[in-house]
Amino acid sequence: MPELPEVQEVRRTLEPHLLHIPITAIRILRRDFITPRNAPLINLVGQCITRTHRHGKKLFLIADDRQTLHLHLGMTGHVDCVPAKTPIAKHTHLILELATGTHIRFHDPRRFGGIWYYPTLEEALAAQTQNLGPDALALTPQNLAHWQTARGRLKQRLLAQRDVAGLGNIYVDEALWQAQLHPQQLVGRLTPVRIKTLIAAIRQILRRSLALGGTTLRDYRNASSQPGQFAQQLHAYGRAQLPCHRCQSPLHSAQIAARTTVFCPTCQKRH
DNA sequence: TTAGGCCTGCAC
DNA sequence: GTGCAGGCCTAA
Repeated sequence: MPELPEVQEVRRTLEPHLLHIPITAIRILRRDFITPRNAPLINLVGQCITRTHRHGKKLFLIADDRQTLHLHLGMTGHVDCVPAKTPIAKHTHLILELATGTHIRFHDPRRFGGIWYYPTLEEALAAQTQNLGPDALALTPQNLAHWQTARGRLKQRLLAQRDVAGLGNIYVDEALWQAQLHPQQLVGRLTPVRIKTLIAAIRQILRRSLALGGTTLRDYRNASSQPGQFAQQLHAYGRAQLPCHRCQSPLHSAQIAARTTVFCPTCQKRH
C-alpha cells in the first residue's frame, strides 16, 4: 500500500520517462476516476510535464508550471511506464501518450485513489495540502509542539495526516516499534525527549525504506514495475504473535483507530 | 470518537 | 461464500 516511500519511489522512477516529453494524446478509460469529471485534460496535449512535486502520499505532475495533475494512489494505485504496444491491463483508468512512444498508465483496481486536475499548481496545493501536516521526512519537534495541549493517541494522530503527512499503517507501526512507544499513548503526555525519539524513528524508517525501494506486500510496484524490498525489514507490521526482534516477547495485534495494529506489549510502554 | 462505505482480489 | 486488507471521507 503506497505510503511516503512508495510514492517517492514512483516519482523517482516515473520522472525519466515523463519529464520534458510532449504529451501527444490522453485517453480516459474511466471518467469517474478524474475530478472534476469534466476536467479539460485535452489542454495537456502538446504540453510537457516539466516537474513533479510530492507532499506526504500526494504526487503532483506539473505542466509548464501551470496545469497540474494530482495523483493519489490509495491502496492499490499504480503508475506504469510502458511501450505503446503493451496490452492495456484491467483497471487502467487514464493513459498519457508521450512523443517517445511511452505510455504512462494509471491503474487502480479498488479505486480508493484518484486523479485531480487543477488549472494551476497554486490551486492544486491550496486544495490538496490545506489540512496536511508537514511532510514526514521534514518533520521537526516544532511541528509537534502543539501536542503538548492536544488530545488523542499516537496511532490515530500519526495516521490522520494533519500533524504529519505520509505515514500509513505500516510505517506508523514500524516507527512506534522503533521508538518504543505504545500506539495508545496520549500525545499530550509525551515528553519533548520522547517526541524527538519518535521523529528520529519516523525519519530513519522512511529513509531505510526509501533506500530499499519501499515496501511490497503484494501489489505495490514502482513506475518501472519493480517491487520494493523493505517488507523483509519489518519489525512490527504483519508480525502478530511472532517474537519481538528486541525482547522476544510475542507481538500483540489489536484494532486501534480502526486499523490492525501490531506492537510489542513489553517494550512499547505507555507513559 | 467510532462505524460504515467505497472497491477488488485473494486466502480460506 | 465469507472475511479481510485499509486510505480517506462522511455521518451518526
